[in-house]
Amino acid sequence: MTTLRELATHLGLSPATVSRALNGFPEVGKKTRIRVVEAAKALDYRPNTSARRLATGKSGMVGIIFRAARNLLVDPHFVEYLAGLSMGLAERELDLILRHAPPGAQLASYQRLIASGSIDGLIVSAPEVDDRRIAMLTERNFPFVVHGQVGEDVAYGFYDIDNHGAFSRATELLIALGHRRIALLNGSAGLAFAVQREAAFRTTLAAQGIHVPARFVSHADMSEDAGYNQAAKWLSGLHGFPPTAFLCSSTLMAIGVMRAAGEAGLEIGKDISIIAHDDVLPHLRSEHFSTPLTVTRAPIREAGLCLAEMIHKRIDGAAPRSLQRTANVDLIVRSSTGAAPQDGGRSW
Amino acid sequence: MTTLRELATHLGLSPATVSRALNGFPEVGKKTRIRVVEAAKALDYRPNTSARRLATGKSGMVGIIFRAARNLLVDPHFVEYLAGLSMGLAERELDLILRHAPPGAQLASYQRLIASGSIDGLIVSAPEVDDRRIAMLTERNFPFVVHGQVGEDVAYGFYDIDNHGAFSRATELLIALGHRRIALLNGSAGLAFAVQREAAFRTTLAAQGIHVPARFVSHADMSEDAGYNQAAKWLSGLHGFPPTAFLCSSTLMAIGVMRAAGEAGLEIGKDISIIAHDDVLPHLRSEHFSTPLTVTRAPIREAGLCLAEMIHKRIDGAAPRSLQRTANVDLIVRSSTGAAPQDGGRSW
DNA sequence: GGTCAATTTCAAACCGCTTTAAGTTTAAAC
DNA sequence: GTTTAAACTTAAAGCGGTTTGAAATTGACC
Repeated sequence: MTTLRELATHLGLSPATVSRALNGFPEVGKKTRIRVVEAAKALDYRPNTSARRLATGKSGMVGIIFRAARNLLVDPHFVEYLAGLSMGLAERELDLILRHAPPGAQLASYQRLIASGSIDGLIVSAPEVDDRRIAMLTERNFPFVVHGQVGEDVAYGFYDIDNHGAFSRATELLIALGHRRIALLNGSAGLAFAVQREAAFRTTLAAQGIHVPARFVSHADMSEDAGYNQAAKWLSGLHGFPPTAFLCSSTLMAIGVMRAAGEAGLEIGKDISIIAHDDVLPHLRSEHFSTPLTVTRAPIREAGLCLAEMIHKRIDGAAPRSLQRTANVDLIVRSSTGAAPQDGGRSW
Repeated sequence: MTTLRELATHLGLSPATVSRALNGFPEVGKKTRIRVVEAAKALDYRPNTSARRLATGKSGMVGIIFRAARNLLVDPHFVEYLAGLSMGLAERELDLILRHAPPGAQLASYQRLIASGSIDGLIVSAPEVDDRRIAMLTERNFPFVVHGQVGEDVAYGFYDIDNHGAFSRATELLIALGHRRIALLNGSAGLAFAVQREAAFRTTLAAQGIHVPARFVSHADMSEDAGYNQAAKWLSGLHGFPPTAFLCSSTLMAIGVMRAAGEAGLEIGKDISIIAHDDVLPHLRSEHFSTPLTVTRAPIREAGLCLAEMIHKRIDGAAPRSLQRTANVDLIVRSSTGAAPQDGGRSW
């Protein structure tokens, strides 16, 4: 562990000069700089981050809070998102510090993390409609960016996909195929993206004069189980005519719907249609499902990469409003969607 | 941002006393301690981690390197593992710092992370048979624990599941069901766990006098795609009689095998049998597959929780050899396994 | 009351780096 | 040969904690 002081003594220079030389300050002569840089390399000198941090007030670290209950499932999308994030940060010589906090202790965790002075910025994920974390961070004027857009005109940086466009187009496709009883399997109520998706869904149907019964919109965590349970309930027909088309907030839910449909003896793409939003989980490709799935598609890894860039700029003082991006979503039609059954599916 | 000095002034004490009081040193009077602790709470004082770190040499952070190539898939098990790890660390007031490094730059990344002085310990994942990271860390005497056992008698802490027991029992089950042409879809060659599993597989078959053709052991990343491709190749029969049973290193691979079997018109649990190792991905439950899957089961989240405890003890000076654990694996029989077809499956 | 030890508190040094303000050289200009 | 600006270099003061060694206080005991 070579220290700056040792290096300076070794070179016959003062620590100040060495520090300047290594950090690219202009006041250092060219020959001196070269000499210093080479000696540093030769002695394998690495500045101690804690010391630098203490002196500069910058930590070179970005925080993210891992929200999960001890016995609850972790969103598998998170790892892809994290992959993007950590790659993007690594490119910028930033480190990610990942701290776990149970759902109940979120706000306190954010505050502790900030107060400990170990991070320069925060990534906020899965915002809710009136997100207290965002309110708190805004008030403290602590640098942060959000994965998800919460309102129309917000004062902070964010990355989001075009949820409205995606779900409008998906709904339009189903309508065009003749479907009239369309159900939405949405994410948990209160999450910003779920609200956006539901609004797009309702608006599009309303524009065509199609009524949406309340029971055709469900909220749940985005798991295979939740998809199965909800679809099985609908398909049982116990609560009225089942939907002929299912719009799922995630491919995982779609897998559950497919399982329920299979058990009900229904053919996907013929008896019923399914569209899901595909965040692109590379190990679970919607084009390879037993019936290839029609999806709205936007790789979640991109979100991580983009947010990494944004938080970097934000820490460097960029105006939050210059760091806002809404990404396009592709609609990819495969065989899980087809014309609505002739009899409206009432014969099952 | 209250500092220690401010707090001390506020209390009319010296920083030294306040520091001692908060850190539980015995030289501080009881009333003084209470007074200090309460004032700290009132002023919402949090010691600056960088400063503490610089003074103590301890950072309160544990590092993990996220190995992923830009365009490669990320192992979905990683998020579950990470969940366990970050929960376990949070309980012990440790933070996790997650740094990305491409496969080619692993060793250098580990070295940089250590040299920067920002972590007290490291978690090493997915060890290979002769792992250079382990060699390097051992040589530097830097605290670390490994997810996976590399040899019989090693000098560092590790957590692993009983790969040998799991794959022996799974193989035995298939033999007992009458299968003789059994294939192993293993993880990538060179990974310690893959070596263990293959050894168990071969030993068990050899003990029964069953020969394993080389083509019945494949190595690949553990994805649905890889499972599908390999199974499709075998089932095509172009390279000899196909296996009647498949032993998969992961449920993801099993999904691929099931897809290939479906396309070949084979009934799972009757025409062919499948067993997979299930690390328990909560969003993808093997009991809910179209044919419920027979599995060897060990939640990977446990690994994270246990390793968190181990690295904590290791940093506190525990002897590495006292931190070694091999966890039991359950064999859960469901309907994807059945008696080998009467004709040995030669009729397809 | 004086002594001695135990208890409690403090001043100051230190961790390793950055940065300000000031000092010293060097080169150019007069 | 000064004068002056430009180019380098440095000493020293932080950053916010911890810790050592010494001093001040307290109380028990003779």
